[in-house]
Amino acid sequence: METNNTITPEIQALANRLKRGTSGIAPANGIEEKLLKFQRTGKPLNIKLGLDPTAPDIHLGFAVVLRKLRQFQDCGHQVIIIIGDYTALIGDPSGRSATRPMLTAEEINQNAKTYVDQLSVILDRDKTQVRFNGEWLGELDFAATVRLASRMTVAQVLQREDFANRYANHQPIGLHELLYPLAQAYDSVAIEADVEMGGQDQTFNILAGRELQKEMGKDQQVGLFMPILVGLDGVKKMSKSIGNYVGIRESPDSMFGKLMSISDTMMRDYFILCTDVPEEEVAALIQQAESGEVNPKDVKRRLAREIIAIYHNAEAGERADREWHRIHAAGEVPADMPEYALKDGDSTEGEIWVCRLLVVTGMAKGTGEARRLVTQGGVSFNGEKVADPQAQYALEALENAVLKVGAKRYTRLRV
RNA sequence: GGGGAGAUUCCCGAGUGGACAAAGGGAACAGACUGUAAAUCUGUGGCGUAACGCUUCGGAGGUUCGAAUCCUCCUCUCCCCA
Repeated sequence: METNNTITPEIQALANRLKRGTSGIAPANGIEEKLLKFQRTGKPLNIKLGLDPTAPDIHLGFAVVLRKLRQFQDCGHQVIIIIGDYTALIGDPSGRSATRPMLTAEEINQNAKTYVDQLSVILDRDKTQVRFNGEWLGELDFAATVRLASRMTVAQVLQREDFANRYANHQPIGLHELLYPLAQAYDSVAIEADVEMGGQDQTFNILAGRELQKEMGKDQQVGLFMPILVGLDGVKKMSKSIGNYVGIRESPDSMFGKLMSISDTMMRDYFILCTDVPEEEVAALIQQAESGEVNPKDVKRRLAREIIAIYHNAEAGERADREWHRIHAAGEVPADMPEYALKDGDSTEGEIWVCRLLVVTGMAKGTGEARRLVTQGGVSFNGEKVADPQAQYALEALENAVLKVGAKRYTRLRV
């Protein structure tokens, strides 16, 4: 090994910081090597992240990857966001087999703009470049596409978990979907990516990028994988469509409430992936929670405050904590809650039926559900449990009244 | 191109003429217990002021007193062979 290729303690320390929370790196010593390359050439590394131009929704799960990118930027590197306007023609085959609606150019542009807007909450805009992959994919003619496709085998593509599962379960797989990893791999070739970031579920795509770069005589990128942040339900990947997410622009109170509802076993991952609390400290906190030395609830409060401090500020975290205790320990009603202004058609002869009230406020999907909620004792009106599903309320009694369903859903009424 | 299997409620999956708004499981929701955690237990299960009411079982027609179940055509998927 040449002298200027030696991994100094400084480089190792930096690499270790960049590796925090990652679930995999391909190849294992890739980060160190790329850092050496940077040292040698002085040229910032190209850190790639590919995005689907679907409606942006930045939540903690997505932020895991973005925060990692930010770390690279802070070390002087260049982030290249690739908006997959062309790959959107295919639609990432991950997840369901339902065909995705085609997006128009305007929609894609609009979404891209929104993305950049939201990304800048976490990323350093000056070190973020946004490219559309139609720029190069759009240039490929059929012959070039075929040549490209010849570099990968069906067996390789079928290794990918999504495909393998769908194949095993007799689910349809469109031929064009097989091209997705290839198209994404070509992005890496086109921008000469040094590192490609992605969730664990992008493993195949990212490795395909490495393969293709090698095939085409380019420097191979390093794949840096982040674990998939499990959503609030504790089972599935955090995503907006499932609804098990915490949006990075949510109010402190909302974030706090949601974070307090995660299971204890998820705390460690959330600490590591969503906060900057040092790893040793996280380990200590978790250990204390597990041994019963500290009430796990208090560790979770800390977690919630840490996260709120990132997206709002520390003070907001404290406030949310106090508010949460006021509501849950003291049983008081929250300061903020959705409001519903009654409309003309909602009442009859100055009175409104509870079940109807639940339906119009959106707290129950239908009368049947509303009836059930009341019968089961899940509904209270101004703090008093509603026992009778036939109960009627006079309009005058409704102004400013608080309707509560279940443990945590409130609506304030307006007449 | 030939042969076979299939499409059921949020998901998986039973159901082959009436007892089916449709088994069972999962998810979800509510209650109890808690720390708005986990686990456990109980309850709910389309809509509907609830009614022997209305609309559901890929789509459109048909047979029948009666269809998720039978017939015809259509759409989509999977498997095997070529």
